[in-house]
Amino acid sequence: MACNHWLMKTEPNTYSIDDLSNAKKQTTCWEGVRNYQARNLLRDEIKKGDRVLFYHSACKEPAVVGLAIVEKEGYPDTFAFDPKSKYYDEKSKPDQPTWFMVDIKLEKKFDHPVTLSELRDQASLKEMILLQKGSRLSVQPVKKTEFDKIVKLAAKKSN
DNA sequence: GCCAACGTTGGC
DNA sequence: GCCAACGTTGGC
Repeated sequence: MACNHWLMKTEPNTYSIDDLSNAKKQTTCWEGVRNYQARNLLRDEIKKGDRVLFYHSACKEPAVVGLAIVEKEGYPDTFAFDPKSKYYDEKSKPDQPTWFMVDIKLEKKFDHPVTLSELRDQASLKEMILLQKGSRLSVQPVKKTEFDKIVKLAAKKSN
């Protein structure tokens, strides 16, 4: 089965692509998603081997900064069980977890990130969820054509 | 820092 | 079930 494509947002102040690059095995769990629509994707849709656009949000220059691959499919977000975690949710129980996460592994950090404004310049990317007004979904599906286009834009900038 | 848009909460 | 109030996201 063909892999699917996703975009995951992170605030670089909290967790950046350099953090992922420096992580053990360049792999991390993607904890802390507390939105039901995104949860459903993490729990049900995102599969091992799927490809991910790694996006920096709420920063000086919002951009797709690299690529990652799903290493481990949806499993309970254990941070929700830890009262000391900022992601603690008393309503989520280990025997019936509310929140889920996946593990992702760095595939490539772009030499030249593809900025939000560059994405907006592309007619072929007009339908991306990321670019829709008011869209704030932190884990979102991306079409293969969109994914490939963005990879191509990043490669082009390296020339 | 501002503020529009969105999601959640909770009173009724 | 409605909807106002509130908290959060995230571009600018």
